[in-house]
Amino acid sequence: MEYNFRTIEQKWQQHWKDNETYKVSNSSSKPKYYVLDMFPYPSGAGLHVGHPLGYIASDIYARFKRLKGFNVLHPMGYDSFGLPAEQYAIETGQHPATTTEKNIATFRSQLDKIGFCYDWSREVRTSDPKYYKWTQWLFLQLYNSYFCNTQKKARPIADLIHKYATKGAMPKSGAPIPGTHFTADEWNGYSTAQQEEILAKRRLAFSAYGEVNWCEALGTVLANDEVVNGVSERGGHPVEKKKMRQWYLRITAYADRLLEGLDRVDFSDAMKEMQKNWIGRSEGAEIDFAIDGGEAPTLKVYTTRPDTIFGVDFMVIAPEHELVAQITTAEQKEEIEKYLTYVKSRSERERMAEVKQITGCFTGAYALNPFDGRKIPVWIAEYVLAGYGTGAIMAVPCGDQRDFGFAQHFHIPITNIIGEHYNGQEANPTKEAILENSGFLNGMVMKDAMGVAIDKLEEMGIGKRKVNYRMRDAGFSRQRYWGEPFPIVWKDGVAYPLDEKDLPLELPHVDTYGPGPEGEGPLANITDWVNLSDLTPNPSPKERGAAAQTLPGYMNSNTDEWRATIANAKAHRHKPTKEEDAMWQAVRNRQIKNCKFRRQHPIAGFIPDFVCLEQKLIVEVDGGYHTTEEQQQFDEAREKWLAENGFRMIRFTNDEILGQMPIVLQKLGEALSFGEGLGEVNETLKGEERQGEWVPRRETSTMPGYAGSSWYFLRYMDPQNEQTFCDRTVSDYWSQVDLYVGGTEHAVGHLLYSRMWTKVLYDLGLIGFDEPFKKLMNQGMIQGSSRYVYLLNFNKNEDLSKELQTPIFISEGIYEKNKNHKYVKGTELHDLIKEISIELYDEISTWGDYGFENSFTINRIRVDVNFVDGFELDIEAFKKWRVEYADAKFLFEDGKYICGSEVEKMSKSKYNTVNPDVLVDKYGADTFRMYEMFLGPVEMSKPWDTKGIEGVHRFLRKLWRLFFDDIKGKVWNDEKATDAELKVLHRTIKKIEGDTESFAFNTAVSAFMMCVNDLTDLKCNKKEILSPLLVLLTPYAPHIAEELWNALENSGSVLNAAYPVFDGKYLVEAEKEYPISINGKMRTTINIATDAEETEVKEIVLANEVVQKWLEGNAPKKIIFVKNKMVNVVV
RNA sequence: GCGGAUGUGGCGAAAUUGGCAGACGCACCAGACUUAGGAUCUGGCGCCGUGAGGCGUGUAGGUUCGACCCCUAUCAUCCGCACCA
Repeated sequence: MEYNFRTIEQKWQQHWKDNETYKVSNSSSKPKYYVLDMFPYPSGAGLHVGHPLGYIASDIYARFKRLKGFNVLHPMGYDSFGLPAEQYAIETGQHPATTTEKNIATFRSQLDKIGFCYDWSREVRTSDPKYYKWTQWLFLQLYNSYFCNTQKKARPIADLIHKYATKGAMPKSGAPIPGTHFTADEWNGYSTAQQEEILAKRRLAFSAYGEVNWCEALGTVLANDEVVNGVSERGGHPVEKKKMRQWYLRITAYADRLLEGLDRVDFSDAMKEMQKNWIGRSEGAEIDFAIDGGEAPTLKVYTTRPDTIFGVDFMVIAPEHELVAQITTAEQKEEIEKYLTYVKSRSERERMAEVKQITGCFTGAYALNPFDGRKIPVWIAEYVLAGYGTGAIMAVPCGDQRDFGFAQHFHIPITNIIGEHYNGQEANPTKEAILENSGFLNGMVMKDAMGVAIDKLEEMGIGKRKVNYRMRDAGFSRQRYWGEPFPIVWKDGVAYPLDEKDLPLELPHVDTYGPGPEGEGPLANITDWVNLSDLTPNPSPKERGAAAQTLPGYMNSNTDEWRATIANAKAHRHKPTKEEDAMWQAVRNRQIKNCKFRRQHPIAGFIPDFVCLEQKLIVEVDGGYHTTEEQQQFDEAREKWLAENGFRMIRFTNDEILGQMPIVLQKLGEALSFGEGLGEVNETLKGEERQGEWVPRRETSTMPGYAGSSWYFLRYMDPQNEQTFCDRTVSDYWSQVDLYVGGTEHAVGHLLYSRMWTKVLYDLGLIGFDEPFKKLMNQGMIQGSSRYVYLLNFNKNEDLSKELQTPIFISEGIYEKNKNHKYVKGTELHDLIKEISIELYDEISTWGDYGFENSFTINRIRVDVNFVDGFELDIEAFKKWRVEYADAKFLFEDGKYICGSEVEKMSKSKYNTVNPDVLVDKYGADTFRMYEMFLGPVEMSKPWDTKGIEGVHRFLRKLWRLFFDDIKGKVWNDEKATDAELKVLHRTIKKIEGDTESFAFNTAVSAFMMCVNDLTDLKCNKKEILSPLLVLLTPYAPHIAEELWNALENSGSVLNAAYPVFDGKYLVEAEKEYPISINGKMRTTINIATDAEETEVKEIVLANEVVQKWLEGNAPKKIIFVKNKMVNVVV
């Protein structure tokens, strides 16, 4: 009877399915254990051998815990919303829902083959309305909550509103700041829009107008962690900064708690470190420096080193800093403007690529050192970021390398405050130096001086302690289709949440996936869905355009003329400037009835930046395009024509747009027939006064990929609940995820977001724990091991006759020996060619070794690893794969074609992926599972190598033969086990249990092999030994274990068997083979009774002839005896 | 530059508290069985050396009776962050 893994595995997989063996109950007398895998994004490429590594590890652990008597929750699902499906839809026209469904089916069948113990009745899909109903609901919880700075936790926004309405928001001391502080009466007098504007500053999910990472190619904004080196993480498209209205999660409010929580979870140091770096907490001080000359306000800087204040030689502020214009002196104005132009011209990517370049410009202004009155020049420079701290720094060149470089570059004198610690060659950021040249801080050690300096600054009222974070609030909206729609309706410029009973807000079906107008997502194209039907619909474009219908050169002109005009105008459209974008952002969302702004809409061949046809109002933003005389004449002609035809024009400068948007909106509003401003601050509107003028509109962006994954571990607990996202009693039972397994790539994205959501839910009392994952295990990446063939190219190829142009591939060894040669003649290669073509050899022999560069080159071509056995190429398979090489000739070494190799990321495009299905078909799931574990420690990255899988397969067959012989059939028996056999068993129990518990699955597999080898040697086929061994094996190789368990006539499933209990008595030995070292070097071993005492052992050791030989008749200097370990004789 | 991790045979790796370095497996070599072998079994397998023996865990030191393991310095590779004041 042979080990027929195909039949066995199929049989048991079906059996487990039919019997719902892996179904888990939410109530049990057993202790609970929650093992979770990071759920996959179902990509079209399917699984490769790298994906299941973590799943196998967690599956083993889940099964192990089950055998050890736990009620184990081990679910699986799909993170099925996301960009790739949508990109694919754009390319192929297939609906994301369709491709996602298909991909999930592929994943599922691949997963099923490996024999995982998931409870599939709990499957979740983030793109399922039944699931995202609760994602939307949770978003509303975030929207309806704020972070209370006193209690350091989330609370309902209603509490805050109540406080504002009854007590207002007044400062504890000092004068109230307009815009920040208000009384209850003032609050109650505010319009909804005004109140909302204030509340948006506190909500945990809020919308704001700010700088975002805009990716033109993807047509969406991205979160900071989705941007890598200035390009998008997915696809590698350029990313630029853009001002847009976006939704955000206030994750910064949780910065400290996210840091603190790391102390209470079992994550790797690397993982914790990554999160800490991302949060980037730093402690320091904000210091106000007066500007020399008086009028200007103070310059606020942030520093972590207030102790170095006497070493400040200059100030640097960000080019975007609001004070730049104000403090720049007349004589420096030109220089500064030149520099600002330069800065603006540089893309994010250029800045990143040229970090080392030192640039900057002096403003002409001086700040004053508050302690010694020293005049400090104020510079602007790119290296100071507007978004961090106060956007201004005090530069201490003797202590900071960047400041040092800057000072050197611009020849700014450097003050030394740290004596000999500063060598004049480079900065020294020490905190240990004793301060000099530092006024009242002289003689103090720097780290002690920090506190003293801050105290003094606080006392003087010009500084205070301040903690800063590098982390920003997380962008939460995407201009995409395939994501959760926001349960939000915009009305009168105010975001209104949907009622809970209206959830889920389902994603409407679309047929095209192109972006909506002007940076909006595809949803904006579905007007039926976007504009709410029970309210006045927006006029159609035709109606809106009616006002312009009678214009000469417009729609009433004859068709051909109109078309030509339009074509000409369209051809001259320009890429909008940053300012125009900002303007557009400001007007486009104002769905003002009978007043819609169009952008670069042609009118009689002119292209105004913006036009409202209904009101015949043109808005021009000065982009600086009209510089030539010709253009100016054109402008004049245009204005004349427009004026004659009843158009009015209003112009804004770029500076107005960027710096004074409220004023712009005010002016714009006045220019419209309403005669009022469009709003007060930014784009917040006087909603109530405008009531009826605005069309309610759904939010058209969708939530990002991490929305659904931030809470999925909770839904698994209670997946079918239609009343709530997860019943509190259920989440109290399952509580935290005990073991979370996944890759490191989610270190700062998903893991931070889900930790934050968990904390919010905890604060709101919806769950009972505030860290989602108790222990995190990161599986290593399985890299691909790519294979190459070497194609020989003769530069004189065209001179060769056709039949001599056959492609020639040379084996790796030949390549290595010849790759550095330029000329074939005289090389080993030359001689080898004789073997495959005497004609070619003769031809080459006629070539001189002069007259042309390089008579040959060698191309490396990737070859599919599946055609390579180790390093040896399967020539026939290769020829079939690349038909253009069907006639190719091969130069062998030792009769084989050996490929070159390189370790790199596993990916389809590199032809180095290995599909688990192939291996499962060939060796079976059990072999595959054990081999993946046997490769090495799970958390380590390693290249995949299929070769070794044979060894594991042989092991399973050898195990099988302990039960059944190919010829004799059944060989297992009911005989009584011997001590030696019991010793093997219990040694194995101990090892397997310990290794499994500590995730050392690779050594556990070794232990199984040793055990089977030993039992084979002992000719042990006894059920007494084999039965417990099968239980040990179940987590690793569940199919064969179940089959043999049943073959042994055991009752029930091995999955429900009791885990064997280790008994140390079987391992007790009377004698031990002691290693005997001479001077620490092992020379021999001696069998000595384990209970022998030191004196006795010493006697035995000294009597040993090997020891005698090494002693050469001398007495030993010393004898070290460690009981049950070793003996060391020092000579 | 900062932070984290890893360096051990031809290869993947093991060594649980400082105590026999290389378990287990791959590859390879020799042999047995066989019509055959990409099946199975037996033996060998760190390097140098015929041998005794010497050397050996990235490199250089140190602590120790004894170091892959602890300490110091240094090099290399991988991962993460990167003008964060």
